[in-house]
Amino acid sequence: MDWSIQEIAKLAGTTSRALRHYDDIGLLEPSRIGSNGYRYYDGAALVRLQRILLLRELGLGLPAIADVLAGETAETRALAGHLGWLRQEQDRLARQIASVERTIEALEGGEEIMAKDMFDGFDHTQYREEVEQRWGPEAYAAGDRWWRGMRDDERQAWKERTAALGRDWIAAAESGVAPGGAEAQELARRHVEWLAGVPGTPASQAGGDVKGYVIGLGEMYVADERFAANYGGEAGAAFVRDALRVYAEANL
Amino acid sequence: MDWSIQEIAKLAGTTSRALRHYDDIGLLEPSRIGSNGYRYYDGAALVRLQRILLLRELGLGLPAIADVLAGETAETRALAGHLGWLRQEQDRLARQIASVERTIEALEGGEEIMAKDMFDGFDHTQYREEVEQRWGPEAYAAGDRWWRGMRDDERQAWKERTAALGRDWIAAAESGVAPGGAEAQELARRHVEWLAGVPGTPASQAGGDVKGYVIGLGEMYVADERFAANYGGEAGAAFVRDALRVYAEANL
DNA sequence: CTTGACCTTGACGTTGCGTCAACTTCTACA
DNA sequence: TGTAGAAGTTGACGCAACGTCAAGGTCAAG
Repeated sequence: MDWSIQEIAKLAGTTSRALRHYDDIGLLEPSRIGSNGYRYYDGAALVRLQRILLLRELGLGLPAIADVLAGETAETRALAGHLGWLRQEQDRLARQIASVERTIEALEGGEEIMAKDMFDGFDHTQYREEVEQRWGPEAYAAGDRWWRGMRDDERQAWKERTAALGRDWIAAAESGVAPGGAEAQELARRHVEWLAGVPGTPASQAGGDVKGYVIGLGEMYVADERFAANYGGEAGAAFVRDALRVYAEANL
Repeated sequence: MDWSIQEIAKLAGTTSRALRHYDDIGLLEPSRIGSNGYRYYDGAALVRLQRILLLRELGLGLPAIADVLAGETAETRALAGHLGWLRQEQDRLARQIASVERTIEALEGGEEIMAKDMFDGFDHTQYREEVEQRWGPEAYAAGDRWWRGMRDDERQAWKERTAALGRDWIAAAESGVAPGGAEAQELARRHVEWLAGVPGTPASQAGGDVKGYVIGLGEMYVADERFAANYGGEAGAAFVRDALRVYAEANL
């Protein structure tokens, strides 16, 4: 007693296309193939198909399902491993949701998220590539968790400290002092100190190329107008860049 | 002042490949293309790129991002819509996690999940295609939520009721009474009544083709040995099928 | 002039099928 | 028995967002 492809598809709650796919990848072959080329399935195939569909509904990939059905992997271990992945995904989603909510809130509050807010708390996404490349993905992830994991008041304090630093830079730049002068160099020191508070930056870790990082950062401030805006525009950013370079060359 | 593709990629924290992709799909074109074919980007492009990356990090798809940047869609609305999707995903994941956990638990408890447990509480996945086709996806989703949303004691009660029905069927089949006889017909009535307790089945809704459903169900019991096992094997299942058919023809 | 770094345009791979397209086979009815 | 319509077959493209070669031009430095 066997069924046609459509029949077994309905019995099991899937489609004939999926069954052909399973045949193609060798996950489930028909029990019999007619001389006309038609696929026919028997009870054993139905049972196997239902196990496949059950595991798939739990979110397992087809290769993983193949392993389980081949007996190469115990069901519990496959599922346990899968569970870890699911939990990670859930975590990621939760953080993403929080992030979107914060963004919407900010937008509704009239904040210019694309310019100012991106700088609030230091835009770590900015350096993701660089950070991951130099210190591994964990470093970036750590920084990300750090910022997202802060309480509102902590974030507020951080923002104020950041803003104060920005104000002082602008004042210095406008006062006409030299980037290499004592006042600017003190600001540069504070800037690096401030950077040290950001996990994921070399300044916060031992053994990193802090010097190159700080110099590159200065260039960024000039190159990116959104960053530049925090230092009073391009001229101010150039001042910061120069001061940081002098400081880095001399002290890092 | 502009940057090469690698430079801007590093500045913004992405890859040159992604930038070429964005160019290909028209999301972000270089501000200038050299006579050698090289792509060059200026400050405006950098800002646009960073907005793209920000939105992408929030999980938006590239087409959606294109809409936002084209001003065709307000940011808040795009994000709000996206938020809904994220929450749905989170929900789905949560249910899947619970499901996987239950399955692992069952496996560790030594239960033969693939045979017996699938029948516990009626395997609604079995009829997903059919259910969705006839009553829409909501019906299936409702049934799914129903089972997953039950408390343990509720599930237990349901299992016992199900088991009792199975025992009675087996006893009747073995006693040698006729499928069309009063005893078997009373069991059939109970069976349909029991079915009515399962959301998503036609028996639980008004206006469905209950008759065809019940008859088809009987066939299923015979065809699928796992179902058959609940009725004492193939012979028992055949008895159930015959009794259900007679009952359905006469009363539904 | 050579070497190496960087650029270009294809084009395939990824995940699990949905969805035509073009054609053959089976089933049922006049 | 001719034929329509349902169902079967094998390709092959599409999707999301790039990663990853491959093969070959361009540029800056020694």
